[in-house]
Amino acid sequence: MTKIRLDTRDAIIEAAFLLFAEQPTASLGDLAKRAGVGRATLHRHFPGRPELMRALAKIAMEELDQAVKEATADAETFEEGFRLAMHASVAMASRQWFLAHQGVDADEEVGAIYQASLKELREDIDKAKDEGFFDRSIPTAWIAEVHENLTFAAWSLVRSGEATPKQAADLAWHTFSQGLKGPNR
Amino acid sequence: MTKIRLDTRDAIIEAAFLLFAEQPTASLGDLAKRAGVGRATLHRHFPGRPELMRALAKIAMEELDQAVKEATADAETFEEGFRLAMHASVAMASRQWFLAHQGVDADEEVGAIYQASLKELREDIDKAKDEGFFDRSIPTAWIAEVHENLTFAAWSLVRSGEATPKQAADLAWHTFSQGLKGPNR
DNA sequence: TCGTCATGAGACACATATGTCTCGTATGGT
DNA sequence: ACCATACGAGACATATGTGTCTCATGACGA
Repeated sequence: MTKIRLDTRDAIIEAAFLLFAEQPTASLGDLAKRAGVGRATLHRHFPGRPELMRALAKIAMEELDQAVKEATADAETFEEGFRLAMHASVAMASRQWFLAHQGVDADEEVGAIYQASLKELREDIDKAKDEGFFDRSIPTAWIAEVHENLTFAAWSLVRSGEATPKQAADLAWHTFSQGLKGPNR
Repeated sequence: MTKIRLDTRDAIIEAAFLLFAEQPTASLGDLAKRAGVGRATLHRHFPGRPELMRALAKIAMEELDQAVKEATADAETFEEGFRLAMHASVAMASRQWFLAHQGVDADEEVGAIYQASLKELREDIDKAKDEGFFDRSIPTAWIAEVHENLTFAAWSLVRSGEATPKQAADLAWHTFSQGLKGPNR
């Protein structure tokens, strides 16, 4: 017995991440069109705009978190961990973009969780500093910013068709690791 | 005889760049409040939302272009040129953000000009590659993306209060130059 | 001091986006 | 083949944002 078609829901979600990244002011009608779905159907899945945004924030957080955790599960060094996290982040860049730019607005709780994950990142950066992976004279906050924004840069490159996700992630990793290099490298 | 107060107009423009960067869906009422002006006054300066966005796009393009041109006027090497351009870009980051994320939408013509300026940037990057400043194996498109996104990273750091514009720009420059380093450095 | 004019506040009409509903259709499970 | 139900299309009411107008106020220059 088929309840709500998962295909439809997924199509809406995927279209939403891409559309709202391109046009944050897009209407629900625009979204329905982009998802190839009727406007009424959109409301069957998500009662209203706030609920949709909250759901997107939650989904984005879960998927991003899981992707990074899975990717870095068997990393033995901070270097390997950051490299794998970068690849996972690029693959989930649409989610991270949403969280960074609509997250707090959409759902305060998810926004707080995202902030907490950024804090974790900064703690890992500090530990990596201890191992000489990052230059101590470079502020941790800057390294975190670079990590996030190079992810977006890679995503942009992918969307423009000038690189595959893997190629873009490799470039991001190269720039990240070389651009913030510490004494032990 | 005082015509339209430039103070008011400038307050609106400045508030608009900051507000629309934080909340792209903000209403004109929100903008008026943020700028500390009445909603009617906003309409006296800019007839409607599309006109406001067009004006912002035009202003952003002019100010960014002039700032970069002035800063790099007496640069003798590509290295110095890129470094000065980075500082100028960070100072004008709110303008660059608007152009990158609302520019085409706001005004097709300005959008085209912005794209042209990015093309110029890529040409300069290619020339700098010839001098060994950038690694030849790194795609020019990636270097351009990094330039833009490190600017945003620096702006973010400034807004969070964790660095002054100068400090942030220095960090961005360091990461940019080290992260994309060519054989001659 | 006086007059001009930009402004803020608020009322108003209008446009667009949002949310609900109905109905006919198609799809998938039984 | 039958039935349940998710769906698209479209009509409709409502909410929110947008744009216009009026009027009182205050600042500035003459």
